[in-house]
Amino acid sequence: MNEAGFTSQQVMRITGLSRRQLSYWRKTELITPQQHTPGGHARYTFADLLALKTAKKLIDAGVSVQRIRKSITSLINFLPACTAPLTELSLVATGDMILVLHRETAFEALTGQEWIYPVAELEREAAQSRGISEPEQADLFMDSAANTNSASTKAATG
Amino acid sequence: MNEAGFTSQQVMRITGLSRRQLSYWRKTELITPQQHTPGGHARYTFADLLALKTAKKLIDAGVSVQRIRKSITSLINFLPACTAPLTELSLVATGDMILVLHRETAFEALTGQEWIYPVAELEREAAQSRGISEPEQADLFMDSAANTNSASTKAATG
DNA sequence: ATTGAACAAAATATCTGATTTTTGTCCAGT
DNA sequence: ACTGGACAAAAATCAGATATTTTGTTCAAT
Repeated sequence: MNEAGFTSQQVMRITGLSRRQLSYWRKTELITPQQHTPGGHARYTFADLLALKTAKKLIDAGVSVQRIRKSITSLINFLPACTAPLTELSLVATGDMILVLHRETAFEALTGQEWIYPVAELEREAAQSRGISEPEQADLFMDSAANTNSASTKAATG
Repeated sequence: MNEAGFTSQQVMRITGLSRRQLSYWRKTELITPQQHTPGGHARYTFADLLALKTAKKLIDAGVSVQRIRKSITSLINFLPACTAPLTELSLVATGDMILVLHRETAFEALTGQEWIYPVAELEREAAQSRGISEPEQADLFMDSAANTNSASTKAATG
């Protein structure tokens, strides 16, 4: 039976990764099998499979192996409670980037920079402002802008 | 009154953009005022304000003006029904990229490449596979992998 | 008062060649 | 049958030089 885990051969078939890739990733410690046979042969666990399959999907999305490595490192930094980002996190990826969906927010795996939702806000603002006179509409946008207040705006426009 | 729209001065205060930026964007046709006074002075509409404010937010998120330009161009390509991406779409941005949330999917503004949600699927697969024997677990991952079937897998492992 | 033009500084992007990483293939050892 | 090692091809990254874009500032014109 498979109590000792999956062999490289099985992992190859299951994930679509090559023997060379598994070998290299083992050597460079990207994803290493958690168990081994007495003879020293690799035995991958189910958790290993999840990580490998995730890595494969990221690669298929155009993410380089180097980027995956760096992302894992920085994610373990950003989220100390997370020791296995590839199996624990919700990731979204395209060639240039890996995005992490974490609670209600999103952030970039490498830099940790948060992503913003500008238009979502704008749509709310716009909806609120329908049918309001323009000086008052303008007030709705005054959040991040300069140090002018409603009065001065009205004075300037009236 | 403001029936002719917002003046550049007002737009500056409201959006936090500089006169130079508005001027340059007008000249290079990034965002142009939809109206003008008889004397040739710019009068921005409320829709212009929305676009300008969105552009400002993207810039604050670290997106370069060039990237905004290219994104607008390609989005109009990808979504022919969309003529004003900055006011019509839900965008998510960080320095390197603009992501478009469109219906249930997400794609990158510049390339149109779709983003994948690998771990989300994996979590479902993993949840389904709890308590199932390993050869059968392995079958759950056979979607994108090679041309082996359940029988051969079982034969190889049993 | 507000605009446009001109010049220069700052910020971005592009290109190219060198370096590193990753993978395939073949061969030998267990 | 499976593994590791060696070599070369392919892919990705990096560093530096160049070009391009964007912005601030100043000044003249309406």
